[in-house]
Amino acid sequence: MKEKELRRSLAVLPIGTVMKLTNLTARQIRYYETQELIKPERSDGNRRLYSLNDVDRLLEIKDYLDEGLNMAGIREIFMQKQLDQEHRKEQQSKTLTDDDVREILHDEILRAGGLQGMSPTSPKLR
Amino acid sequence: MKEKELRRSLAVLPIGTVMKLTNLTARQIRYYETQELIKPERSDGNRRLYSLNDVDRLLEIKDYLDEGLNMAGIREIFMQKQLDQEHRKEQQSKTLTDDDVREILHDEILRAGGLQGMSPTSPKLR
DNA sequence: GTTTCATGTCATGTTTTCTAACATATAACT
DNA sequence: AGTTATATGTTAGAAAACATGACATGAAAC
Repeated sequence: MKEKELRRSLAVLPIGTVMKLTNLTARQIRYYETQELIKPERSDGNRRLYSLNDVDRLLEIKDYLDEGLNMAGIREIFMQKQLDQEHRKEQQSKTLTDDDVREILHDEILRAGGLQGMSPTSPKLR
Repeated sequence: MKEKELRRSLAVLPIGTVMKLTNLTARQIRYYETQELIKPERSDGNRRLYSLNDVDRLLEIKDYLDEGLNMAGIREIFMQKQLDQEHRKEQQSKTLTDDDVREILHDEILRAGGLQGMSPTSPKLR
Protein backbone atom coordinates (compact mmCIF):
# COMPACT_ATOMS: atom_id res chain seq x y z
CA MET A 1 0.00 0.00 0.00
CA LYS A 2 2.77 2.43 -0.69
CA GLU A 3 0.96 4.28 -3.46
CA LYS A 4 -1.92 5.01 -1.15
CA GLU A 5 0.37 6.57 1.42
CA LEU A 6 1.82 8.68 -1.30
CA ARG A 7 -1.61 9.84 -2.37
CA ARG A 8 -2.58 10.74 1.17
CA SER A 9 0.58 12.72 1.74
CA LEU A 10 0.58 14.55 -1.57
CA ALA A 11 0.22 18.28 -1.01
CA VAL A 12 -2.44 19.29 -3.51
CA LEU A 13 -5.18 21.19 -1.71
CA PRO A 14 -5.40 24.97 -1.45
CA ILE A 15 -6.51 26.46 1.81
CA GLY A 16 -9.96 27.24 0.49
CA THR A 17 -10.68 23.59 -0.08
CA VAL A 18 -9.31 22.69 3.32
CA MET A 19 -11.59 25.25 4.89
CA LYS A 20 -14.59 23.54 3.36
CA LEU A 21 -13.42 20.07 4.25
CA THR A 22 -12.72 20.95 7.87
CA ASN A 23 -15.10 23.80 8.60
CA LEU A 24 -12.20 25.80 9.94
CA THR A 25 -11.48 29.40 9.02
CA ALA A 26 -8.32 30.37 7.18
CA ARG A 27 -7.29 32.23 10.29
CA GLN A 28 -7.52 29.11 12.38
CA ILE A 29 -5.69 26.94 9.91
CA ARG A 30 -2.86 29.43 9.63
CA TYR A 31 -2.72 29.89 13.35
CA TYR A 32 -2.31 26.18 13.94
CA GLU A 33 0.58 26.38 11.56
CA THR A 34 2.28 29.05 13.63
CA GLN A 35 1.75 26.72 16.58
CA GLU A 36 3.55 24.01 14.61
CA LEU A 37 0.62 21.66 14.61
CA ILE A 38 0.72 21.39 10.85
CA LYS A 39 3.29 22.20 8.25
CA PRO A 40 1.79 22.51 4.79
CA GLU A 41 3.94 22.73 1.70
CA ARG A 42 4.13 25.87 -0.38
CA SER A 43 3.58 26.37 -4.07
CA ASP A 44 6.01 28.29 -6.24
CA GLY A 45 3.88 31.35 -5.62
CA ASN A 46 3.98 30.80 -1.87
CA ARG A 47 0.45 29.47 -1.54
CA ARG A 48 -0.09 26.83 1.12
CA LEU A 49 -0.72 23.32 -0.17
CA TYR A 50 -2.25 20.66 2.05
CA SER A 51 -2.44 16.88 1.83
CA LEU A 52 -5.29 14.62 2.86
CA ASN A 53 -3.21 13.71 5.88
CA ASP A 54 -3.11 17.38 6.80
CA VAL A 55 -6.88 17.50 6.58
CA ASP A 56 -7.14 14.55 8.92
CA ARG A 57 -4.76 16.20 11.29
CA LEU A 58 -6.79 19.40 11.28
CA LEU A 59 -9.91 17.42 12.09
CA GLU A 60 -8.02 15.84 14.95
CA ILE A 61 -7.03 19.26 16.17
CA LYS A 62 -10.66 20.29 16.12
CA ASP A 63 -11.59 17.30 18.23
CA TYR A 64 -8.89 17.97 20.76
CA LEU A 65 -9.92 21.59 21.02
CA ASP A 66 -13.48 20.52 21.64
CA GLU A 67 -12.18 18.35 24.42
CA GLY A 68 -10.61 21.40 25.99
CA LEU A 69 -6.96 20.89 25.08
CA ASN A 70 -4.86 23.89 24.19
CA MET A 71 -2.17 24.24 21.54
CA ALA A 72 0.57 22.99 23.81
CA GLY A 73 -1.42 19.93 24.75
CA ILE A 74 -2.19 19.04 21.17
CA ARG A 75 1.40 19.58 20.17
CA GLU A 76 2.46 17.21 22.90
CA ILE A 77 0.00 14.57 21.80
CA PHE A 78 1.20 14.75 18.24
CA MET A 79 4.80 14.38 19.31
CA GLN A 80 3.78 11.42 21.40
CA LYS A 81 2.07 9.85 18.45
CA GLN A 82 5.06 10.38 16.27
CA LEU A 83 7.36 8.72 18.77
CA ASP A 84 4.95 5.85 19.09
CA GLN A 85 4.88 5.40 15.36
CA GLU A 86 8.63 5.47 15.08
CA HIS A 87 8.76 2.84 17.78
CA ARG A 88 6.34 0.66 15.87
CA LYS A 89 8.39 0.95 12.73
CA GLU A 90 11.50 0.03 14.56
CA GLN A 91 9.77 -3.00 16.01
CA GLN A 92 8.60 -4.01 12.61
CA SER A 93 12.03 -3.79 11.11
CA LYS A 94 13.30 -5.88 14.01
CA THR A 95 10.70 -8.50 13.26
CA LEU A 96 11.79 -8.47 9.70
CA THR A 97 15.37 -9.09 10.61
CA ASP A 98 14.25 -11.97 12.81
CA ASP A 99 12.75 -13.49 9.73
CA ASP A 100 15.97 -12.84 7.92
CA VAL A 101 17.82 -14.65 10.66
CA ARG A 102 15.53 -17.61 10.25
CA GLU A 103 16.13 -17.62 6.56
CA ILE A 104 19.85 -17.47 6.98
CA LEU A 105 19.71 -20.30 9.51
CA HIS A 106 17.68 -22.33 7.11
CA ASP A 107 20.19 -21.81 4.36
CA GLU A 108 23.01 -22.81 6.65
CA ILE A 109 21.28 -25.98 7.74
CA LEU A 110 20.82 -26.91 4.15
CA ARG A 111 24.44 -26.33 3.33
CA ALA A 112 25.86 -27.91 6.48
CA GLY A 113 23.73 -30.99 6.88
CA GLY A 114 23.14 -31.80 3.25
CA LEU A 115 19.71 -33.19 2.40
CA GLN A 116 19.02 -35.84 5.02
CA GLY A 117 15.46 -36.81 4.33
CA MET A 118 14.15 -33.31 3.86
CA SER A 119 13.43 -32.08 0.42
CA PRO A 120 15.01 -28.69 -0.19
CA THR A 121 11.60 -27.39 -1.10
CA SER A 122 9.88 -28.78 1.97
CA PRO A 123 6.76 -26.74 2.73
CA LYS A 124 7.70 -26.46 6.40
CA LEU A 125 10.62 -24.27 5.46
CA ARG A 126 9.59 -20.89 4.08
CA MET B 1 -15.81 0.85 0.12
CA LYS B 2 -18.26 3.69 -0.16
CA GLU B 3 -16.16 6.25 1.67
CA LYS B 4 -13.27 5.67 -0.69
CA GLU B 5 -15.45 6.29 -3.72
CA LEU B 6 -16.63 9.47 -2.11
CA ARG B 7 -13.06 10.59 -1.53
CA ARG B 8 -12.09 9.87 -5.11
CA SER B 9 -15.02 11.77 -6.50
CA LEU B 10 -14.77 14.79 -4.23
CA ALA B 11 -14.03 17.91 -6.25
CA VAL B 12 -11.23 19.57 -4.34
CA LEU B 13 -8.33 20.27 -6.69
CA PRO B 14 -7.75 23.56 -8.49
CA ILE B 15 -6.55 23.49 -12.05
CA GLY B 16 -2.99 24.35 -11.07
CA THR B 17 -2.66 21.19 -9.04
CA VAL B 18 -4.19 19.15 -11.81
CA MET B 19 -1.69 20.59 -14.23
CA LYS B 20 1.15 19.35 -12.07
CA LEU B 21 -0.40 15.97 -11.50
CA THR B 22 -1.08 15.36 -15.17
CA ASN B 23 1.55 17.40 -16.95
CA LEU B 24 -1.14 18.97 -19.05
CA THR B 25 -1.46 22.68 -19.72
CA ALA B 26 -4.45 24.65 -18.49
CA ARG B 27 -5.36 25.18 -22.10
CA GLN B 28 -5.50 21.47 -22.73
CA ILE B 29 -7.51 20.73 -19.64
CA ARG B 30 -10.04 23.40 -20.45
CA TYR B 31 -10.23 22.31 -24.04
CA TYR B 32 -11.05 18.73 -23.04
CA GLU B 33 -13.84 20.19 -21.02
CA THR B 34 -15.31 21.96 -24.03
CA GLN B 35 -15.11 18.57 -25.76
CA GLU B 36 -17.11 17.12 -22.87
CA LEU B 37 -14.44 14.67 -21.88
CA ILE B 38 -14.49 15.97 -18.31
CA LYS B 39 -16.92 18.04 -16.35
CA PRO B 40 -15.28 19.58 -13.28
CA GLU B 41 -17.32 21.25 -10.60
CA ARG B 42 -17.12 24.96 -9.96
CA SER B 43 -16.41 26.83 -6.77
CA ASP B 44 -18.55 29.72 -5.61
CA GLY B 45 -16.13 32.03 -7.36
CA ASN B 46 -16.38 30.02 -10.58
CA ARG B 47 -13.02 28.30 -10.26
CA ARG B 48 -12.86 24.79 -11.65
CA LEU B 49 -12.57 22.04 -9.05
CA TYR B 50 -11.39 18.56 -9.96
CA SER B 51 -11.59 15.21 -8.21
CA LEU B 52 -9.02 12.43 -8.18
CA ASN B 53 -11.26 10.60 -10.60
CA ASP B 54 -11.00 13.56 -12.91
CA VAL B 55 -7.24 13.37 -12.70
CA ASP B 56 -7.32 9.71 -13.62
CA ARG B 57 -9.58 10.51 -16.49
CA LEU B 58 -7.23 13.19 -17.76
CA LEU B 59 -4.35 10.74 -17.62
CA GLU B 60 -6.46 8.34 -19.64
CA ILE B 61 -7.12 11.06 -22.16
CA LYS B 62 -3.41 11.63 -22.47
CA ASP B 63 -2.84 7.97 -23.16
CA TYR B 64 -5.52 7.82 -25.79
CA LEU B 65 -4.15 10.90 -27.48
CA ASP B 66 -0.72 9.33 -27.54
CA GLU B 67 -2.30 6.34 -29.21
CA GLY B 68 -3.60 8.64 -31.92
CA LEU B 69 -7.27 8.90 -30.95
CA ASN B 70 -9.03 12.21 -31.39
CA MET B 71 -11.59 13.87 -29.15
CA ALA B 72 -14.52 12.12 -30.75
CA GLY B 73 -12.88 8.75 -30.32
CA ILE B 74 -12.10 9.32 -26.70
CA ARG B 75 -15.59 10.59 -26.06
CA GLU B 76 -16.94 7.44 -27.61
CA ILE B 77 -14.74 5.23 -25.49
CA PHE B 78 -15.82 6.97 -22.33
CA MET B 79 -19.47 6.56 -23.22
CA GLN B 80 -18.78 2.92 -23.92
CA LYS B 81 -17.18 2.52 -20.54
CA GLN B 82 -20.07 4.18 -18.83
CA LEU B 83 -22.56 1.87 -20.47
CA ASP B 84 -20.46 -1.10 -19.52
CA GLN B 85 -20.36 0.02 -15.94
CA GLU B 86 -24.08 0.56 -15.81
CA HIS B 87 -24.54 -2.92 -17.18
CA ARG B 88 -22.30 -4.35 -14.47
CA LYS B 89 -24.24 -2.58 -11.79
CA GLU B 90 -27.48 -3.89 -13.15
CA GLN B 91 -26.10 -7.39 -13.15
CA GLN B 92 -24.97 -6.98 -9.60
CA SER B 93 -28.34 -5.81 -8.43
CA LYS B 94 -29.87 -8.81 -10.20
CA THR B 95 -27.54 -11.06 -8.29
CA LEU B 96 -28.57 -9.38 -5.12
CA THR B 97 -32.22 -10.00 -5.78
CA ASP B 98 -31.40 -13.65 -6.33
CA ASP B 99 -30.05 -13.68 -2.83
CA ASP B 100 -33.18 -11.96 -1.68
CA VAL B 101 -35.21 -14.67 -3.32
CA ARG B 102 -33.25 -17.27 -1.45
CA GLU B 103 -33.84 -15.47 1.78
CA ILE B 104 -37.53 -15.19 1.17
CA LEU B 105 -37.70 -18.85 0.34
CA HIS B 106 -35.91 -19.63 3.53
CA ASP B 107 -38.36 -17.58 5.55
CA GLU B 108 -41.28 -19.31 3.91
CA ILE B 109 -39.91 -22.72 4.66
CA LEU B 110 -39.60 -21.77 8.28
CA ARG B 111 -43.12 -20.51 8.49
CA ALA B 112 -44.71 -23.36 6.54
CA GLY B 113 -42.93 -26.32 8.08
CA GLY B 114 -42.87 -25.10 11.68
CA LEU B 115 -39.82 -25.98 13.76
CA GLN B 116 -39.29 -29.63 13.12
CA GLY B 117 -36.02 -30.29 14.81
CA MET B 118 -34.36 -27.07 13.77
CA SER B 119 -33.83 -24.42 16.32
CA PRO B 120 -35.05 -21.04 15.06
CA THR B 121 -31.67 -19.61 15.89
CA SER B 122 -29.68 -22.35 14.28
CA PRO B 123 -26.38 -20.97 13.07
CA LYS B 124 -26.91 -22.51 9.65
CA LEU B 125 -29.84 -20.16 9.14
CA ARG B 126 -28.90 -16.51 8.67
C1' DG C 1 -3.91 25.09 -50.47
C1' DT C 2 -7.80 25.15 -47.62
C1' DT C 3 -9.99 23.15 -43.48
C1' DT C 4 -9.93 21.13 -39.24
C1' DC C 5 -7.99 19.95 -34.93
C1' DA C 6 -5.38 20.53 -30.84
C1' DT C 7 -2.79 23.67 -28.64
C1' DG C 8 -0.09 28.12 -27.77
C1' DT C 9 -0.23 32.86 -26.43
C1' DC C 10 -1.96 37.22 -24.89
C1' DA C 11 -5.07 40.63 -22.70
C1' DT C 12 -8.15 41.82 -19.23
C1' DG C 13 -10.92 41.09 -15.26
C1' DT C 14 -12.15 38.47 -10.99
C1' DT C 15 -11.16 35.43 -7.16
C1' DT C 16 -8.14 33.56 -3.89
C1' DT C 17 -4.48 33.71 -0.95
C1' DC C 18 -0.67 36.01 1.46
C1' DT C 19 1.20 38.85 5.33
C1' DA C 20 0.73 41.97 8.93
C1' DA C 21 -1.66 44.60 12.03
C1' DC C 22 -5.15 45.71 15.18
C1' DA C 23 -9.39 44.09 17.78
C1' DT C 24 -11.80 41.10 21.10
C1' DA C 25 -13.95 37.42 23.87
C1' DT C 26 -12.87 34.06 27.24
C1' DA C 27 -10.29 32.11 30.81
C1' DA C 28 -6.68 32.37 34.22
C1' DC C 29 -4.09 34.89 37.66
C1' DT C 30 -2.96 38.08 41.06
C1' DA D 1 -11.52 44.39 39.63
C1' DG D 2 -7.61 44.71 36.65
C1' DT D 3 -4.16 42.36 33.99
C1' DT D 4 -2.45 38.77 30.94
C1' DA D 5 -2.51 35.08 27.70
C1' DT D 6 -4.92 32.47 24.24
C1' DA D 7 -7.55 31.65 20.22
C1' DT D 8 -9.89 33.82 16.77
C1' DG D 9 -12.16 37.80 14.06
C1' DT D 10 -11.50 41.55 10.90
C1' DT D 11 -9.37 44.56 7.70
C1' DA D 12 -6.09 46.34 4.19
C1' DG D 13 -3.04 46.03 0.37
C1' DA D 14 -0.30 43.20 -2.68
C1' DA D 15 0.64 39.13 -5.29
C1' DA D 16 -0.74 34.79 -7.36
C1' DA D 17 -4.00 31.94 -9.66
C1' DC D 18 -7.71 31.44 -12.53
C1' DA D 19 -11.54 32.68 -15.97
C1' DT D 20 -12.91 33.93 -20.58
C1' DG D 21 -12.29 35.25 -25.16
C1' DA D 22 -9.63 36.29 -29.12
C1' DC D 23 -6.11 35.54 -32.32
C1' DA D 24 -2.14 32.54 -33.90
C1' DT D 25 -0.11 28.20 -35.58
C1' DG D 26 1.74 23.50 -36.76
C1' DA D 27 0.31 19.18 -38.39
C1' DA D 28 -2.85 16.25 -40.56
C1' DA D 29 -6.60 15.45 -43.81
C1' DC D 30 -8.78 16.33 -47.89
